[in-house]
Amino acid sequence: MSESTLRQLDMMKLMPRYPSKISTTQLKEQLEDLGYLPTMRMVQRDLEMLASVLPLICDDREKPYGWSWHKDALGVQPAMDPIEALTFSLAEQYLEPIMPGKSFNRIKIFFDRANSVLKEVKRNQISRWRKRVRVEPQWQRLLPANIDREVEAEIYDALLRKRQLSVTYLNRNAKSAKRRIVNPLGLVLRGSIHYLICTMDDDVKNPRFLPLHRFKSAEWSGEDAYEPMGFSIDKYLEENNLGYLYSSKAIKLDVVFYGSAGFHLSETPLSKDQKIFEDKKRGGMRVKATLEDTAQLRWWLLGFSDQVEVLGPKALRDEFIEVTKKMVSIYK
Amino acid sequence: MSESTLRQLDMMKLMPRYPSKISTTQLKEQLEDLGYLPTMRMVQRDLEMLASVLPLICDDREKPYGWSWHKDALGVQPAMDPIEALTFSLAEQYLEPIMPGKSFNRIKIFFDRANSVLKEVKRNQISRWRKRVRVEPQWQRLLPANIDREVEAEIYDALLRKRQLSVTYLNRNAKSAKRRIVNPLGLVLRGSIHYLICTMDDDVKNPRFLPLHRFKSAEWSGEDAYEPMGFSIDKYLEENNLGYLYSSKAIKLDVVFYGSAGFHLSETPLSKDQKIFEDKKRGGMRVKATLEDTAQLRWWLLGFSDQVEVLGPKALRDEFIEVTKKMVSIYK
DNA sequence: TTTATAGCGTCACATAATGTCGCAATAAAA
DNA sequence: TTTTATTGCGACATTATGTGACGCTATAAA
Repeated sequence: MSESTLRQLDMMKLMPRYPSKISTTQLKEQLEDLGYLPTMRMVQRDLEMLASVLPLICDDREKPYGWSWHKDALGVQPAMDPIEALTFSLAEQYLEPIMPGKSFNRIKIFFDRANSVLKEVKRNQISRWRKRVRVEPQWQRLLPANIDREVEAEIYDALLRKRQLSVTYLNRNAKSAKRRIVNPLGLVLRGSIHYLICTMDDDVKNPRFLPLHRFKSAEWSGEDAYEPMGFSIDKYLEENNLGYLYSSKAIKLDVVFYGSAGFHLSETPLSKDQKIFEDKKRGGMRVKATLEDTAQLRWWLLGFSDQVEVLGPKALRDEFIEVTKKMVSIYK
Repeated sequence: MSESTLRQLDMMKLMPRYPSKISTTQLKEQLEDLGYLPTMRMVQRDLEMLASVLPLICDDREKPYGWSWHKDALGVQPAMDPIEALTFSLAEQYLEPIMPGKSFNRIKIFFDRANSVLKEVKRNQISRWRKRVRVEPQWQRLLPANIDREVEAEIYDALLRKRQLSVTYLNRNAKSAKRRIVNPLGLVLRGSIHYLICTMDDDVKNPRFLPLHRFKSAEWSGEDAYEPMGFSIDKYLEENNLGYLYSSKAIKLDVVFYGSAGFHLSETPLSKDQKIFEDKKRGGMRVKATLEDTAQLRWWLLGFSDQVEVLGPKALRDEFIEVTKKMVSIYK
């Protein structure tokens, strides 16, 4: 079957998105790997043709030319039906408040396509939909920190390739950024803050965690990253209270909800083994479940304030007794 | 330029994803709208050709045949570089715990592509990345309720087109689902629970909210949806305590954080006008900000337990005084 | 049953894709 | 700087293949 069409499809797949680019020669070689036998002239002709109908960029400032998809291009995709588009639009609403801005921008184009599909549906239908659907974020919204996109990419890349970085880092309370050598070890994303776990040139034994938005520049130092023997990110998170896991041992939670507070648990349970029954003695809804011992759990339980009582495990109950006492004392 | 290639590209764009489908004749008509003059035979030949290189499905159980992209097909997209793929992989980690399962599945394929790109990078690099990056969910994770995918699609569609639905709904505590007529008015997504706001045949004046996963079937009744005069979803949410907004009036929050609890606010502020300063009298970090009066705010503040004191507004302080007293009394 | 529609095989024809060559422009090497 | 290699691009003869027309068959609709 028509070899030209086939070859052009493969060219579309091989082409990266701006700012990456691929030269005519590279393209020819890669096509040869795929079993084609194109001449340079053919490749040039194909590119020209594709560029006339697709958003392709040709960097002709120097030869060989560098070809790429436009930065917002999505290629050729299946037609999206309104329901699918709505789902995307929802996902966007979920993701937007919690994902750091710069990263979110990178995948925003996929949601933009959904939105453009929705625009084509009768306009009043869509405005109707927007008026009628609400996504309720569950967490207090905080304004995102400003992370430099290039720096972020460089750090991701360094982490992926185990590269040492030469960075300029703005210390807390410092006026100007300072040049440092860092060995990236891990990345933790807590809500809108991203922390890089790394060792620095002044102390390569003890890793620290630094917010990504404090890095003002980053580039490969040319060296491989140094790594302390037996480093484990989970262990580090636990030791530094960075993660939300209190202990790796699961706990058997036992609580009573008063009023209608915990009712939704019957529909979206805490765990697979969750059990619910009426606690007549206490006049509430008793819930038992086995789950991880995390900070989120405490946060979640505290949020119910006087509508929940922790019965077990004992350690957690003691914790709550202690904490509530302290809370009252604050307001005296 | 080669009309055939061009036409085939447009065909790819016109083709929907399974389970939608498009007939050869429809395709011919739509191509004509785009300015082509293809014969039926041409369209058939093109489809055959495309199907030989792309994941296209042909439903040939009846004529005219119904063509569609495979349900997991992504079309032809720009090559993804590892950084982009990593961003997608992160977005997936963010979205997965909070988005209801069935909806999430629909956009999962986009993330799958990212993952397959990552697989092609040297395997140890990726396992390295996975070992080194953690996304910490901020909310207690609940198991998602099981929503029927077809029912969900039908309800979305009804909401979009203002259609009345004939449904079978499983009442709380009921054994078997009951047939009802509902007029969809709105949708609220609270974490892993989706509520349909609607009026039912027995009372078309007072809307109720029903969890989506309780609907066992749904189909268009043939009628348009009835809507109470002057219905507003925000007003309804407020009146029924379904939304998290307590009052539409913004409040001037004034709190003190003790210890290091609120430090991250200096980097990811609560609002644009947020002010932070040391409160020497109280020995903590004082934060003032103007923000919406929501349930999340309370939940968030309660989570800090004894590490935060609410100073203002007075109403909120009183609320906290009251609540902490009750909490203590529970554990006596 | 009839009638209309869609799918598919075949073939001649003309269009469009291909290989080759030469020249100009630029980048890399000497 | 000059020389050499590489890349881009126009032109043209040569095929290859995409195209329209026709007819037959299978299935759906009347």
